[in-house]
Amino acid sequence: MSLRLFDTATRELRDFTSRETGKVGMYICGLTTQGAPHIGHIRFAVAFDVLRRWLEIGHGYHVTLVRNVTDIDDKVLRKAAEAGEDWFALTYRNERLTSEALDALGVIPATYEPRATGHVPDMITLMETLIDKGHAYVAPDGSGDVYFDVKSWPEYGSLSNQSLDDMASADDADPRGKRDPRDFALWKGRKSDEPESASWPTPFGSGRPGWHLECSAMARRWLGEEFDIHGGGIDLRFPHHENEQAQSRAAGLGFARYWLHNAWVTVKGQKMGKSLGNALEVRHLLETTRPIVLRYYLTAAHYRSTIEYHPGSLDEAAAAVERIEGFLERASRRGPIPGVDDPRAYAAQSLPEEFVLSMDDDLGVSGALAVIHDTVRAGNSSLDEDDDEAALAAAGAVVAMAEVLGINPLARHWSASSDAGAGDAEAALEVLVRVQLDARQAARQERDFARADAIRDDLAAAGIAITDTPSGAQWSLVRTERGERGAQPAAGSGTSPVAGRGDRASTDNVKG
RNA sequence: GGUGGAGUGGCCGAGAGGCGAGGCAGCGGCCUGCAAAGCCGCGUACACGGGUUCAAAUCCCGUCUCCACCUCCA
Repeated sequence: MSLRLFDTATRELRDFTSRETGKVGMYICGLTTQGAPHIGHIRFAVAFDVLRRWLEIGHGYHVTLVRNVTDIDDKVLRKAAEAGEDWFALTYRNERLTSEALDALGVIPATYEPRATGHVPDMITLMETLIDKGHAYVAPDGSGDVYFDVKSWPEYGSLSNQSLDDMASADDADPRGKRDPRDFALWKGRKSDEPESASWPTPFGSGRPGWHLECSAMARRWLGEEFDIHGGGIDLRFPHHENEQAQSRAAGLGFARYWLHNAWVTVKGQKMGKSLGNALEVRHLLETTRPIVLRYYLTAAHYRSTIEYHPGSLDEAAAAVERIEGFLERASRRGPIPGVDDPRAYAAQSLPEEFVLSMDDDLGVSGALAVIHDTVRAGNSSLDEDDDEAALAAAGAVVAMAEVLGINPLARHWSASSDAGAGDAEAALEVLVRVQLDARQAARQERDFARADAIRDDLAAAGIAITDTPSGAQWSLVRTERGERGAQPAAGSGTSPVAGRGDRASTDNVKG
């Protein structure tokens, strides 16, 4: 069976075929680096990381993934001015925070991450083409703005299935030099109160990129005039992606062949957003939650479904992760888990059919996870029956499947950040704990259960859990997620009416 | 007003005409000195009202509720 993906542009599942055999070009709208990322911001990266892995591992494609950084926009300038900070200091700091968050969650780095500010010449080229073809114009008011003429492009609205006539009139906005209030800015002329470092010379005047042009310019430069997949959050469908498509197609470029959009992380049904006071920053959560647990949580729901966050969500994810880890740990005591050293290569030949079918059906992660858990159960049963061969085969399959989803507990990624001396410390701990376990075993043989339990309690207090097995006691470090957890929405956020139109801070941190 | 999406058991979350995905929590059992872990069993859920059908969570009609987007500088 072939991979089927839901294409937002056609609003239906389509068989995926790449432009070029064996290769996929994918562009996803990254973040506007105006603030520290919260888990809603990074969901898109996790969702498209799963797609990327599935294209590579499940279908053998070579994927070129471009994820942009929009490092200049109105909010960046405003926030920097408010903080009395250089805008480029603010945006670069947040870019690094974002990269750290994505690394922590095991998101494979993009092939390339272009920045908007580095692609002004490409934008100028695009604007000149659009002006030549009659789809864009320089504002006659001397502002230096350049606008796209939506009425000149009959397809405008096709991506979001809207017609110009039905769009809410934007007559509350000052049209300035626009021919039509719905025309959008390709380029913004510099205003007197904006820093000189935030403007670039063009044939139309000095200024800076509009909100949409950078993606068209960067996708063209790094992926070519036409590419396979364009992804991003569903709120970008309009206007951002609609405008991107209009700019590129009107300039004669093929642009994206498939449009994929992911849904939100919600709290009490509402989109997570800073301005709503319900945002959970990644770096904050990672102080109390293991990265693999957060990754599992963000991966577990289908990418087009919202993920509801509630206090306890991460505990549930932790329990599920620990179940998988527990099985792999037990299995590894019976022998080497097949494929563990190169799960991607092993996966290509060992993924259960049901898992493959689920993933091919528009990335059916939920069904895929069900196969993982079923395999864990069967593997545990094999262990109980001392059928090591079957147990290890199950473990290999679990590792391979988990690798596809980016939640393989044995992946080097999750342990790579450990201290260099961790191995030595663990060896020392093994000796010390073993002494305690021997003492406990002796006590048990003398039926001195009070003493045996006291030893167990002492170890538990130190964070060491012990498990009795027919072949003796095993121990492991308890993975606690300490500290307060849970959304702490600002008072009244649940009762506030619909946010006004200006209240966009919650959404537009995710944008390309 | 337009566009897109959602309402499933205590919670999360799949499915899309007939066999109750999976996880978490809970209950019972096996195992255990007792636990833990693991395994086995236990749920009669699909917003509401009609309808079609031998059969509806799934299809049709109507209703309600919720969410998202509707163009830089709100």
